[in-house]
Amino acid sequence: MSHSSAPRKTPGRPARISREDIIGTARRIVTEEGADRLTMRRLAQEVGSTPMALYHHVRGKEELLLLLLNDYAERTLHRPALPDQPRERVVVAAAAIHDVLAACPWIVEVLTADDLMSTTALWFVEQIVDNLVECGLTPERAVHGYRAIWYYTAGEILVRATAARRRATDDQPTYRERVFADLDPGELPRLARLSGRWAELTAEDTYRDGLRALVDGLLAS
Amino acid sequence: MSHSSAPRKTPGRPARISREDIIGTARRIVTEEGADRLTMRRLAQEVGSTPMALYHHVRGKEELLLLLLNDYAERTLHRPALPDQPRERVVVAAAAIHDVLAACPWIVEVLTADDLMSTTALWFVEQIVDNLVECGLTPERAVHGYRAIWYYTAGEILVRATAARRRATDDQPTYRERVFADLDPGELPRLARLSGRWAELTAEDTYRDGLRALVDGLLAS
DNA sequence: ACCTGAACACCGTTCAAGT
DNA sequence: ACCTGAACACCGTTCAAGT
Repeated sequence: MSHSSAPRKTPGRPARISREDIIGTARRIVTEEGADRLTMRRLAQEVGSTPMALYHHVRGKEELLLLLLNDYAERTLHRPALPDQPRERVVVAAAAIHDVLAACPWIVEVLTADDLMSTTALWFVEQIVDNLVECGLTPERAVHGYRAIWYYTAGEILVRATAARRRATDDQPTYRERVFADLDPGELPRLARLSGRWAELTAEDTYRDGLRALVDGLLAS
Repeated sequence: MSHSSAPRKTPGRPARISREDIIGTARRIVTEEGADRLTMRRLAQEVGSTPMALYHHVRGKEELLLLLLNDYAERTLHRPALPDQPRERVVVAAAAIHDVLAACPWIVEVLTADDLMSTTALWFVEQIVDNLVECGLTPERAVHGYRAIWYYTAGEILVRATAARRRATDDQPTYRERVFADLDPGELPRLARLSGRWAELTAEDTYRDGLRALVDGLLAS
């Protein structure tokens, strides 16, 4: 199959563009202008070829985005020094994945693609699962615990990223702001009282607090 | 402005289509065929009009999707009887939102739009925040707690929904399956040992377990 | 084996004009 | 006030043919 990344032994025509070219320029477009600007046509133009030439090196746009994510993970996801305490190891491993993914806004489109991203990230998954077991969970509960951590992490990134995008795009106040502006204090007293500080409170980065709470809860039960 | 939903006093030409018509047919398309089949052109055709007529009743596609979500929430999100224990109230309120959103797969496209969905859902948010305070958290920590619960909930729905979509679309084994098939037991022993049961374990619905763990952890700290 | 041209079957949205 | 026609500026992907 022509999709293999192994170098050909030139039995046919020499290739003008490579998979690496494609991923490289795709990475440039995506980091400079965002994921929505990455189109097969645009990419072909930038790489100095035609849209159809791309389909000879990549199965389609979806595979391209997955390759891009793997490439990004390999490039930026480095193994941190882990603390001694197993519980802290879980927190540090999860936070490492989180921070790397949160730093690249274009990830959103691909993030939910699969429940884990690349071979590079598996080491982190191993640490999380293994140390949850170390803390006393059964392997089954450890996997479920990892899933919960991943849901929390992915959700944080996705919700924050699209909220940020909305803020950048829109000029007008958000839907939330309009709704919070006229809350009925009789019906929803707690929210009415907090409405003035809601934006400020939700802008705070409390990922690690929530993560710690979740890990604590997983280990307590 | 022409976008108001208040009935006009017929000062001009009588309207052939209404906002309700539009939302109604949009709902039908989306529930019958999925969110990706909902296009302005298709919707116009189905409603017996032209694409441009829609823009007289709705600001654009994004607003349409938001209206659709509000409509869905009002229709299906009913207030449950809450238990006595404040901690259990938080769990029940969060799970109620979760179950309603998880039941409609087209939600994914809109879900991350804002951090809360509609006026209807605010009652649930109120319950969560209020009962977290009842359990001893400061209002600030209660809001952060609500956010953590929302991240976990949104993440669960998004990740599961796209995983399900992938399973439906793709014929081939997923990327995860291919990676898990040849894990190095030397490097990643825990995952290698679990690889055979991974699919089965992650298919289990453990939303409520994770939610309980998170709430416990939030209240313990 | 690798690449191209032309085409298919679409998108969301704007503008100027009609009734 | 409400609606239409035509157009703008795009998409991802397939097919048949070229070198």
